[in-house]
Amino acid sequence: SLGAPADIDKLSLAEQAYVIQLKAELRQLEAKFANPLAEAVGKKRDAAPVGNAGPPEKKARRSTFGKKFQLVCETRHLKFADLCVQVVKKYSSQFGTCDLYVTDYTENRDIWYYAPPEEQDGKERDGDDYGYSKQPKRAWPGPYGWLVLKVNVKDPHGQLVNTKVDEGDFVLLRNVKMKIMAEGAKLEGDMWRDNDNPSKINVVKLLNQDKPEIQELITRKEKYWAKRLAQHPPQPNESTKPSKSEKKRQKKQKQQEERAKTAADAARVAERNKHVRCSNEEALLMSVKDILDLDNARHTNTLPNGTSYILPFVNTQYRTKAHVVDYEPKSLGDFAVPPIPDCNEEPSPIDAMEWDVSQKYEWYFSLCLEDPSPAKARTPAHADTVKPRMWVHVRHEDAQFLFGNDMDDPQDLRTSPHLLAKLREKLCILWGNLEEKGGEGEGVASNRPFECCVQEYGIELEEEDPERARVPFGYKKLFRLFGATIL
DNA sequence: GGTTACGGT
Repeated sequence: SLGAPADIDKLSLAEQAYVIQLKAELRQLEAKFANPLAEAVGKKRDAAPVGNAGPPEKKARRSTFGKKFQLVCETRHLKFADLCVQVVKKYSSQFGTCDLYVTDYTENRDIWYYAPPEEQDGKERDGDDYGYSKQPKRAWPGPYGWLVLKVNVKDPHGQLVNTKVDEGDFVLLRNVKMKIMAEGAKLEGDMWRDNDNPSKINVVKLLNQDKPEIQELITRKEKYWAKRLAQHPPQPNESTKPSKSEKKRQKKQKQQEERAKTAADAARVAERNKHVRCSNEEALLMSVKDILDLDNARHTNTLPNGTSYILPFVNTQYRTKAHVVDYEPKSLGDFAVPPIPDCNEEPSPIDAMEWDVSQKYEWYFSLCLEDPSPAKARTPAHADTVKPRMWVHVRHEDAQFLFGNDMDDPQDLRTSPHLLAKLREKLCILWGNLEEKGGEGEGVASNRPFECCVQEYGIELEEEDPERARVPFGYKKLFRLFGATIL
Protein backbone atom coordinates (compact mmCIF):
# COMPACT_ATOMS: atom_id res chain seq x y z
CA SER A 1 0.00 0.00 0.00
CA LEU A 2 3.04 2.23 0.14
CA GLY A 3 3.72 1.94 -3.56
CA ALA A 4 6.70 0.58 -5.46
CA PRO A 5 9.69 -0.62 -3.40
CA ALA A 6 11.76 2.20 -4.80
CA ASP A 7 9.27 4.72 -3.48
CA ILE A 8 9.12 3.10 -0.07
CA ASP A 9 12.83 3.66 0.34
CA LYS A 10 12.28 7.34 -0.31
CA LEU A 11 10.01 7.73 2.67
CA SER A 12 11.77 9.53 5.42
CA LEU A 13 11.61 8.28 8.99
CA ALA A 14 9.24 11.07 9.79
CA GLU A 15 6.99 10.11 6.93
CA GLN A 16 7.02 6.49 8.00
CA ALA A 17 6.19 7.45 11.56
CA TYR A 18 3.29 9.47 10.26
CA VAL A 19 1.96 6.53 8.29
CA ILE A 20 2.23 4.30 11.35
CA GLN A 21 0.37 6.81 13.45
CA LEU A 22 -2.39 7.17 10.88
CA LYS A 23 -2.82 3.42 10.69
CA ALA A 24 -2.91 3.08 14.44
CA GLU A 25 -5.55 5.78 14.69
CA LEU A 26 -7.58 4.16 11.96
CA ARG A 27 -7.58 0.94 13.96
CA GLN A 28 -8.70 2.86 16.99
CA LEU A 29 -11.65 4.26 15.07
CA GLU A 30 -12.54 0.88 13.66
CA ALA A 31 -12.41 -0.64 17.11
CA LYS A 32 -14.71 2.02 18.45
CA PHE A 33 -17.36 1.25 15.89
CA ALA A 34 -16.96 -2.47 16.12
CA ASN A 35 -16.64 -4.42 19.36
CA PRO A 36 -14.70 -2.72 22.10
CA LEU A 37 -12.95 -5.96 23.01
CA ALA A 38 -13.57 -7.70 19.71
CA GLU A 39 -13.35 -11.44 19.47
CA ALA A 40 -10.95 -12.19 22.24
CA VAL A 41 -13.51 -14.19 24.09
CA GLY A 42 -16.33 -14.49 21.65
CA LYS A 43 -19.17 -12.06 21.36
CA LYS A 44 -19.16 -8.53 22.51
CA ARG A 45 -20.93 -8.98 25.76
CA ASP A 46 -18.76 -11.93 26.73
CA ALA A 47 -15.82 -9.67 26.89
CA ALA A 48 -17.33 -6.85 28.87
CA PRO A 49 -15.67 -6.65 32.23
CA VAL A 50 -17.79 -8.29 34.89
CA GLY A 51 -19.84 -6.38 37.40
CA ASN A 52 -21.63 -4.18 34.88
CA ALA A 53 -18.59 -2.02 34.49
CA GLY A 54 -19.55 -1.40 30.89
CA PRO A 55 -17.36 -1.17 27.85
CA PRO A 56 -13.83 -0.15 28.69
CA GLU A 57 -13.71 2.88 26.47
CA LYS A 58 -16.31 4.54 28.63
CA LYS A 59 -14.32 7.20 30.43
CA ALA A 60 -16.38 6.62 33.55
CA ARG A 61 -14.57 3.44 34.43
CA ARG A 62 -12.40 3.98 37.45
CA SER A 63 -9.64 1.64 38.33
CA THR A 64 -7.98 1.03 41.65
CA PHE A 65 -4.75 1.52 39.73
CA GLY A 66 -5.56 5.06 38.80
CA LYS A 67 -6.43 7.04 35.80
CA LYS A 68 -3.70 5.82 33.49
CA PHE A 69 -4.85 2.22 33.78
CA GLN A 70 -5.74 0.60 30.49
CA LEU A 71 -6.62 -2.80 29.15
CA VAL A 72 -4.32 -4.11 26.45
CA CYS A 73 -7.17 -3.70 23.96
CA GLU A 74 -7.20 0.02 24.67
CA THR A 75 -3.52 0.74 24.26
CA ARG A 76 -2.39 2.76 21.23
CA HIS A 77 0.78 3.77 19.47
CA LEU A 78 2.69 6.49 21.34
CA LYS A 79 0.36 6.43 24.33
CA PHE A 80 1.40 5.62 27.89
CA ALA A 81 -0.50 3.10 29.96
CA ASP A 82 -0.56 1.28 33.30
CA LEU A 83 -1.25 -2.38 32.58
CA CYS A 84 -2.48 -5.06 34.93
CA VAL A 85 -1.47 -8.29 33.23
CA GLN A 86 -0.42 -11.87 33.66
CA VAL A 87 3.02 -12.96 32.49
CA VAL A 88 2.83 -15.58 29.76
CA LYS A 89 6.51 -15.79 28.95
CA LYS A 90 9.76 -14.22 30.06
CA TYR A 91 13.00 -14.07 28.11
CA SER A 92 15.76 -12.75 30.28
CA SER A 93 19.10 -11.61 29.02
CA GLN A 94 22.20 -10.70 30.94
CA PHE A 95 22.25 -6.96 30.98
CA GLY A 96 19.24 -6.16 33.05
CA THR A 97 17.01 -6.22 30.04
CA CYS A 98 14.25 -8.65 29.39
CA ASP A 99 11.27 -9.34 27.19
CA LEU A 100 7.98 -9.90 28.91
CA TYR A 101 5.03 -11.42 27.08
CA VAL A 102 1.90 -10.48 28.94
CA THR A 103 -1.85 -10.67 28.56
CA ASP A 104 -5.02 -9.45 30.19
CA TYR A 105 -7.12 -11.51 27.76
CA THR A 106 -8.33 -8.55 25.80
CA GLU A 107 -7.63 -8.30 22.12
CA ASN A 108 -5.63 -5.64 20.33
CA ARG A 109 -5.30 -6.16 16.60
CA ASP A 110 -2.10 -4.14 16.47
CA ILE A 111 -0.10 -6.63 18.51
CA TRP A 112 1.53 -9.84 17.33
CA TYR A 113 -0.87 -12.55 16.17
CA TYR A 114 -0.10 -15.94 17.68
CA ALA A 115 -1.56 -18.51 15.31
CA PRO A 116 -3.35 -21.35 17.11
CA PRO A 117 -1.97 -24.84 16.36
CA GLU A 118 -4.79 -25.65 13.96
CA GLU A 119 -3.80 -22.67 11.81
CA GLN A 120 -0.12 -23.55 11.68
CA ASP A 121 0.67 -25.20 8.38
CA GLY A 122 4.04 -26.43 9.59
CA LYS A 123 5.96 -24.48 6.98
CA GLU A 124 7.87 -22.42 9.46
CA ARG A 125 10.59 -24.95 10.02
CA ASP A 126 13.16 -22.40 10.94
CA GLY A 127 15.94 -23.18 8.49
CA ASP A 128 15.47 -26.85 9.15
CA ASP A 129 14.06 -27.82 5.82
CA TYR A 130 14.16 -31.53 6.46
CA GLY A 131 12.77 -31.40 9.94
CA TYR A 132 15.81 -32.98 11.52
CA SER A 133 15.47 -31.25 14.82
CA LYS A 134 12.27 -32.61 16.22
CA GLN A 135 10.96 -29.64 18.09
CA PRO A 136 12.91 -26.54 17.18
CA LYS A 137 10.98 -24.33 19.52
CA ARG A 138 8.85 -24.87 22.50
CA ALA A 139 5.30 -24.71 21.33
CA TRP A 140 3.57 -21.49 22.22
CA PRO A 141 1.39 -22.26 25.23
CA GLY A 142 -1.20 -19.72 24.28
CA PRO A 143 -3.31 -17.81 24.48
CA TYR A 144 -3.57 -17.51 20.74
CA GLY A 145 -4.71 -14.64 18.60
CA TRP A 146 -4.05 -10.98 19.33
CA LEU A 147 -3.96 -11.40 23.08
CA VAL A 148 -0.31 -11.30 24.11
CA LEU A 149 1.61 -8.06 24.29
CA LYS A 150 5.39 -7.93 24.20
CA VAL A 151 6.97 -5.50 26.63
CA ASN A 152 10.65 -4.58 26.40
CA VAL A 153 11.80 -4.08 29.94
CA LYS A 154 15.09 -2.37 30.76
CA ASP A 155 16.86 -1.50 33.96
CA PRO A 156 16.04 -0.68 36.62
CA HIS A 157 12.70 -2.43 36.02
CA GLY A 158 14.50 -5.32 34.33
CA GLN A 159 16.40 -6.07 37.54
CA LEU A 160 13.21 -6.74 39.40
CA VAL A 161 11.58 -8.68 36.58
CA ASN A 162 14.64 -10.86 36.08
CA THR A 163 14.86 -11.80 39.73
CA LYS A 164 11.34 -11.62 41.11
CA VAL A 165 8.82 -12.14 38.32
CA ASP A 166 7.93 -15.54 36.89
CA GLU A 167 5.63 -16.79 34.20
CA GLY A 168 2.10 -16.93 35.53
CA ASP A 169 2.60 -13.97 37.88
CA PHE A 170 0.27 -11.02 37.87
CA VAL A 171 2.04 -7.72 37.55
CA LEU A 172 1.25 -4.07 37.35
CA LEU A 173 3.37 -2.41 34.70
CA ARG A 174 3.31 1.33 35.22
CA ASN A 175 3.84 3.87 32.50
CA VAL A 176 4.44 1.52 29.63
CA LYS A 177 5.12 3.41 26.43
CA MET A 178 3.38 1.79 23.52
CA LYS A 179 5.00 1.99 20.12
CA ILE A 180 5.02 0.47 16.66
CA MET A 181 8.64 0.47 15.52
CA ALA A 182 8.10 0.59 11.79
CA GLU A 183 5.55 0.07 9.11
CA GLY A 184 4.42 -3.53 9.30
CA ALA A 185 5.81 -4.03 12.79
CA LYS A 186 3.66 -4.83 15.77
CA LEU A 187 2.54 -2.76 18.70
CA GLU A 188 4.84 -3.29 21.69
CA GLY A 189 5.37 -1.83 25.10
CA ASP A 190 8.58 -0.24 26.35
CA MET A 191 9.72 0.28 29.91
CA TRP A 192 12.92 2.28 30.10
CA ARG A 193 14.74 4.12 32.81
CA ASP A 194 13.01 7.28 33.86
CA ASN A 195 15.55 10.02 33.31
CA ASP A 196 14.04 12.29 35.94
CA ASN A 197 13.86 9.51 38.47
CA PRO A 198 16.56 6.97 37.54
CA SER A 199 15.95 4.56 40.41
CA LYS A 200 12.18 4.39 40.11
CA ILE A 201 10.91 0.87 39.38
CA ASN A 202 7.59 0.70 37.60
CA VAL A 203 6.99 -3.01 37.91
CA VAL A 204 4.85 -4.17 40.80
CA LYS A 205 4.34 -7.84 41.41
CA LEU A 206 0.75 -8.35 42.53
CA LEU A 207 0.85 -11.01 45.18
CA ASN A 208 -2.82 -11.48 45.88
CA GLN A 209 -5.55 -11.68 43.33
CA ASP A 210 -8.21 -9.67 45.11
CA LYS A 211 -7.97 -6.62 42.86
CA PRO A 212 -11.06 -6.33 40.66
CA GLU A 213 -8.81 -5.91 37.62
CA ILE A 214 -7.25 -9.31 38.29
CA GLN A 215 -10.59 -10.91 38.98
CA GLU A 216 -11.90 -9.62 35.67
CA LEU A 217 -8.76 -10.81 33.93
CA ILE A 218 -9.21 -14.30 35.38
CA THR A 219 -12.83 -14.34 34.32
CA ARG A 220 -11.84 -13.47 30.76
CA LYS A 221 -9.09 -16.04 30.89
CA GLU A 222 -11.38 -18.86 31.98
CA LYS A 223 -13.89 -17.88 29.38
CA TYR A 224 -11.23 -17.83 26.69
CA TRP A 225 -9.95 -21.29 27.60
CA ALA A 226 -13.36 -22.80 28.05
CA LYS A 227 -14.35 -21.67 24.61
CA ARG A 228 -11.04 -22.54 23.05
CA LEU A 229 -10.94 -26.05 24.52
CA ALA A 230 -14.56 -26.71 23.72
CA GLN A 231 -13.96 -25.85 20.10
CA HIS A 232 -10.47 -27.26 19.79
CA PRO A 233 -9.97 -30.09 22.23
CA PRO A 234 -6.24 -30.64 22.67
CA GLN A 235 -4.96 -33.39 20.39
CA PRO A 236 -3.17 -36.27 22.04
CA ASN A 237 0.51 -35.42 21.70
CA GLU A 238 2.36 -37.76 19.36
CA SER A 239 5.77 -36.34 20.18
CA THR A 240 5.73 -37.83 23.66
CA LYS A 241 7.03 -41.25 22.81
CA PRO A 242 5.37 -44.03 24.75
CA SER A 243 7.73 -46.49 26.39
CA LYS A 244 8.02 -50.08 25.24
CA SER A 245 5.80 -51.45 27.98
CA GLU A 246 3.36 -48.64 27.41
CA LYS A 247 3.22 -49.55 23.72
CA LYS A 248 2.59 -53.16 24.64
CA ARG A 249 -0.18 -52.17 26.95
CA GLN A 250 -1.74 -49.97 24.28
CA LYS A 251 -1.60 -52.79 21.78
CA LYS A 252 -3.26 -55.17 24.17
CA GLN A 253 -5.91 -52.62 24.95
CA LYS A 254 -6.53 -52.08 21.28
CA GLN A 255 -6.98 -55.78 20.71
CA GLN A 256 -9.39 -55.96 23.58
CA GLU A 257 -11.29 -53.02 22.25
CA GLU A 258 -11.48 -54.61 18.86
CA ARG A 259 -12.76 -57.86 20.25
CA ALA A 260 -15.31 -56.01 22.32
CA LYS A 261 -16.30 -54.07 19.23
CA THR A 262 -16.90 -57.19 17.20
CA ALA A 263 -19.02 -58.64 19.96
CA ALA A 264 -20.86 -55.37 20.34
CA ASP A 265 -21.44 -55.17 16.61
CA ALA A 266 -23.02 -58.59 16.61
CA ALA A 267 -25.17 -57.72 19.57
CA ARG A 268 -26.28 -54.40 18.21
CA VAL A 269 -27.23 -55.83 14.84
CA ALA A 270 -29.22 -58.47 16.65
CA GLU A 271 -31.40 -55.97 18.38
CA ARG A 272 -31.92 -52.81 16.52
CA ASN A 273 -34.56 -51.24 14.42
CA LYS A 274 -33.66 -52.52 10.98
CA HIS A 275 -35.94 -50.00 9.35
CA VAL A 276 -33.65 -47.18 10.35
CA ARG A 277 -30.30 -46.83 8.67
CA CYS A 278 -27.54 -44.68 10.07
CA SER A 279 -24.38 -43.35 8.50
CA ASN A 280 -20.91 -43.65 10.05
CA GLU A 281 -21.34 -47.36 10.57
CA GLU A 282 -17.73 -47.65 11.68
CA ALA A 283 -18.08 -45.33 14.65
CA LEU A 284 -18.32 -46.94 18.07
CA LEU A 285 -21.67 -46.66 19.77
CA MET A 286 -21.87 -44.58 22.88
CA SER A 287 -24.67 -44.79 25.39
CA VAL A 288 -26.96 -41.85 26.11
CA LYS A 289 -25.62 -41.91 29.64
CA ASP A 290 -22.04 -41.51 28.45
CA ILE A 291 -22.92 -38.84 25.92
CA LEU A 292 -24.70 -36.82 28.59
CA ASP A 293 -21.59 -37.14 30.76
CA LEU A 294 -23.52 -36.23 33.88
CA ASP A 295 -20.44 -36.37 36.09
CA ASN A 296 -18.55 -34.25 33.54
CA ALA A 297 -15.72 -36.75 33.14
CA ARG A 298 -15.21 -35.58 29.57
CA HIS A 299 -16.17 -31.99 30.28
CA THR A 300 -13.61 -31.08 32.90
CA ASN A 301 -10.55 -29.17 31.92
CA THR A 302 -7.47 -28.45 33.94
CA LEU A 303 -5.44 -25.40 33.08
CA PRO A 304 -1.65 -25.42 33.08
CA ASN A 305 -1.81 -23.63 36.42
CA GLY A 306 -3.76 -26.45 38.00
CA THR A 307 -7.22 -24.93 38.28
CA SER A 308 -9.91 -27.04 36.72
CA TYR A 309 -13.42 -26.21 35.70
CA ILE A 310 -16.33 -27.58 33.74
CA LEU A 311 -16.55 -27.07 30.01
CA PRO A 312 -20.02 -25.98 28.95
CA PHE A 313 -19.87 -28.17 25.86
CA VAL A 314 -17.47 -29.96 23.57
CA ASN A 315 -17.82 -29.89 19.81
CA THR A 316 -18.12 -33.61 19.21
CA GLN A 317 -20.17 -36.12 17.33
CA TYR A 318 -21.34 -39.44 18.67
CA ARG A 319 -23.17 -42.46 17.45
CA THR A 320 -25.71 -44.07 19.71
CA LYS A 321 -28.41 -46.66 19.83
CA ALA A 322 -31.44 -45.52 21.74
CA HIS A 323 -35.17 -45.47 21.61
CA VAL A 324 -37.54 -42.59 21.55
CA VAL A 325 -39.40 -42.08 24.80
CA ASP A 326 -40.90 -38.66 24.21
CA TYR A 327 -41.16 -35.92 21.63
CA GLU A 328 -41.84 -32.25 21.29
CA PRO A 329 -44.06 -30.58 20.22
CA LYS A 330 -46.76 -32.80 21.57
CA SER A 331 -48.87 -32.65 18.41
CA LEU A 332 -47.50 -34.04 15.15
CA GLY A 333 -49.34 -31.22 13.42
CA ASP A 334 -46.71 -28.85 14.81
CA PHE A 335 -43.68 -30.77 13.53
CA ALA A 336 -43.45 -28.38 10.59
CA VAL A 337 -43.25 -24.63 11.24
CA PRO A 338 -42.66 -21.46 9.27
CA PRO A 339 -38.94 -20.72 9.45
CA ILE A 340 -37.89 -18.60 12.38
CA PRO A 341 -36.71 -15.29 10.93
CA ASP A 342 -33.05 -14.72 11.58
CA CYS A 343 -32.86 -11.51 13.58
CA ASN A 344 -29.21 -11.04 12.72
CA GLU A 345 -29.90 -11.03 9.06
CA GLU A 346 -30.99 -7.89 7.27
CA PRO A 347 -34.36 -8.64 5.73
CA SER A 348 -33.80 -8.60 2.02
CA PRO A 349 -36.31 -6.34 0.28
CA ILE A 350 -36.41 -8.79 -2.61
CA ASP A 351 -37.33 -11.71 -0.40
CA ALA A 352 -40.04 -9.74 1.31
CA MET A 353 -41.67 -8.86 -1.99
CA GLU A 354 -41.24 -12.08 -3.89
CA TRP A 355 -42.91 -14.43 -1.53
CA ASP A 356 -44.61 -14.51 1.80
CA VAL A 357 -42.39 -16.26 4.35
CA SER A 358 -45.42 -17.81 6.00
CA GLN A 359 -45.90 -19.94 2.90
CA LYS A 360 -42.66 -21.75 3.54
CA TYR A 361 -42.36 -24.50 6.12
CA GLU A 362 -39.54 -26.32 7.81
CA TRP A 363 -39.35 -29.46 9.85
CA TYR A 364 -38.56 -28.65 13.44
CA PHE A 365 -39.05 -30.97 16.38
CA SER A 366 -37.22 -32.76 19.15
CA LEU A 367 -36.96 -36.34 20.29
CA CYS A 368 -36.16 -37.60 23.73
CA LEU A 369 -33.80 -40.57 23.69
CA GLU A 370 -33.10 -43.19 26.30
CA ASP A 371 -30.67 -46.10 26.43
CA PRO A 372 -32.26 -49.44 25.61
CA SER A 373 -32.78 -51.66 28.63
CA PRO A 374 -30.77 -54.83 28.74
CA ALA A 375 -33.08 -57.70 27.85
CA LYS A 376 -32.78 -59.35 31.26
CA ALA A 377 -33.50 -56.22 33.19
CA ARG A 378 -36.85 -55.64 31.60
CA THR A 379 -38.73 -56.66 34.67
CA PRO A 380 -40.87 -54.49 36.91
CA ALA A 381 -38.20 -54.66 39.58
CA HIS A 382 -35.70 -52.89 37.35
CA ALA A 383 -38.12 -50.82 35.37
CA ASP A 384 -38.25 -48.00 37.88
CA THR A 385 -34.54 -47.27 37.90
CA VAL A 386 -34.32 -43.77 36.50
CA LYS A 387 -32.42 -43.72 33.25
CA PRO A 388 -30.91 -40.55 31.90
CA ARG A 389 -32.72 -39.03 28.96
CA MET A 390 -31.32 -36.87 26.22
CA TRP A 391 -33.30 -34.42 24.14
CA VAL A 392 -32.05 -34.12 20.60
CA HIS A 393 -33.19 -31.45 18.18
CA VAL A 394 -34.09 -32.50 14.68
CA ARG A 395 -33.42 -29.62 12.31
CA HIS A 396 -34.91 -29.26 8.89
CA GLU A 397 -32.05 -30.79 6.90
CA ASP A 398 -31.66 -33.66 9.34
CA ALA A 399 -35.40 -34.31 9.28
CA GLN A 400 -35.37 -34.43 5.48
CA PHE A 401 -32.56 -36.96 5.70
CA LEU A 402 -34.50 -38.86 8.35
CA PHE A 403 -37.72 -39.07 6.37
CA GLY A 404 -35.97 -39.94 3.11
CA ASN A 405 -36.65 -39.11 -0.49
CA ASP A 406 -40.19 -40.38 -0.59
CA MET A 407 -41.33 -37.67 1.81
CA ASP A 408 -42.67 -34.42 0.40
CA ASP A 409 -41.40 -31.06 1.52
CA PRO A 410 -43.05 -29.81 4.69
CA GLN A 411 -46.20 -27.70 4.55
CA ASP A 412 -48.75 -26.58 7.08
CA LEU A 413 -49.61 -30.01 8.45
CA ARG A 414 -52.97 -28.79 9.75
CA THR A 415 -54.14 -28.25 6.19
CA SER A 416 -52.33 -31.19 4.59
CA PRO A 417 -53.77 -34.41 6.00
CA HIS A 418 -51.91 -36.49 3.46
CA LEU A 419 -48.54 -35.26 4.53
CA LEU A 420 -49.50 -35.61 8.19
CA ALA A 421 -50.50 -39.23 7.58
CA LYS A 422 -47.21 -39.88 5.86
CA LEU A 423 -45.33 -38.30 8.75
CA ARG A 424 -47.24 -40.43 11.23
CA GLU A 425 -46.42 -43.54 9.22
CA LYS A 426 -42.70 -42.68 9.19
CA LEU A 427 -42.61 -41.92 12.88
CA CYS A 428 -44.41 -45.17 13.68
CA ILE A 429 -41.50 -46.99 12.11
CA LEU A 430 -39.16 -44.98 14.32
CA TRP A 431 -40.99 -45.03 17.63
CA GLY A 432 -43.71 -47.66 17.39
CA ASN A 433 -46.86 -46.90 19.29
CA LEU A 434 -45.39 -43.99 21.21
CA GLU A 435 -47.89 -41.51 19.86
CA GLU A 436 -50.84 -43.73 20.79
CA LYS A 437 -49.52 -43.74 24.33
CA GLY A 438 -49.58 -39.96 24.14
CA GLY A 439 -45.81 -39.52 24.38
CA GLU A 440 -44.01 -40.20 27.65
CA GLY A 441 -43.18 -43.74 26.69
CA GLU A 442 -43.31 -45.64 29.93
CA GLY A 443 -43.09 -49.27 29.03
CA VAL A 444 -43.39 -48.81 25.32
CA ALA A 445 -43.11 -52.35 24.06
CA SER A 446 -43.01 -51.94 20.33
CA ASN A 447 -40.34 -49.30 20.39
CA ARG A 448 -37.10 -50.83 19.20
CA PRO A 449 -33.88 -48.91 19.65
CA PHE A 450 -32.49 -47.40 16.47
CA GLU A 451 -29.07 -46.05 15.64
CA CYS A 452 -28.41 -42.40 14.99
CA CYS A 453 -25.65 -39.83 15.10
CA VAL A 454 -25.72 -37.06 17.66
CA GLN A 455 -23.81 -33.82 17.59
CA GLU A 456 -23.07 -31.93 20.76
CA TYR A 457 -22.94 -28.14 20.53
CA GLY A 458 -23.45 -25.09 22.67
CA ILE A 459 -25.39 -21.87 22.53
CA GLU A 460 -24.91 -18.79 24.60
CA LEU A 461 -27.96 -17.95 26.68
CA GLU A 462 -29.31 -14.42 26.79
CA GLU A 463 -28.30 -12.20 29.69
CA GLU A 464 -31.89 -12.19 30.95
CA ASP A 465 -32.24 -15.96 30.83
CA PRO A 466 -32.49 -17.21 34.41
CA GLU A 467 -30.95 -20.50 33.28
CA ARG A 468 -27.80 -18.65 32.36
CA ALA A 469 -26.67 -18.60 35.95
CA ARG A 470 -26.83 -22.37 36.13
CA VAL A 471 -24.71 -23.23 33.12
CA PRO A 472 -20.95 -22.82 32.92
CA PHE A 473 -19.89 -19.52 31.32
CA GLY A 474 -23.47 -18.90 30.16
CA TYR A 475 -23.34 -21.62 27.54
CA LYS A 476 -25.97 -24.32 27.32
CA LYS A 477 -25.17 -27.76 25.98
CA LEU A 478 -27.48 -29.04 23.25
CA PHE A 479 -27.69 -32.04 20.96
CA ARG A 480 -28.71 -32.46 17.37
CA LEU A 481 -29.71 -35.69 15.63
CA PHE A 482 -28.28 -36.47 12.21
CA GLY A 483 -27.28 -39.22 9.83
CA ALA A 484 -30.32 -41.44 10.33
CA THR A 485 -32.84 -42.43 7.67
CA ILE A 486 -36.14 -44.22 8.12
CA LEU A 487 -36.32 -46.81 5.34
C1' DG B 1 6.41 13.16 28.41
C1' DG B 2 10.82 9.97 25.62
C1' DT B 3 14.73 6.00 21.60
C1' DT B 4 18.22 2.15 21.78
C1' DA B 5 19.62 -2.71 18.11
C1' DC B 6 19.14 -7.52 17.30
C1' DG B 7 15.62 -11.69 16.71
C1' DG B 8 11.88 -13.83 18.07
C1' DT B 9 7.09 -14.47 18.96
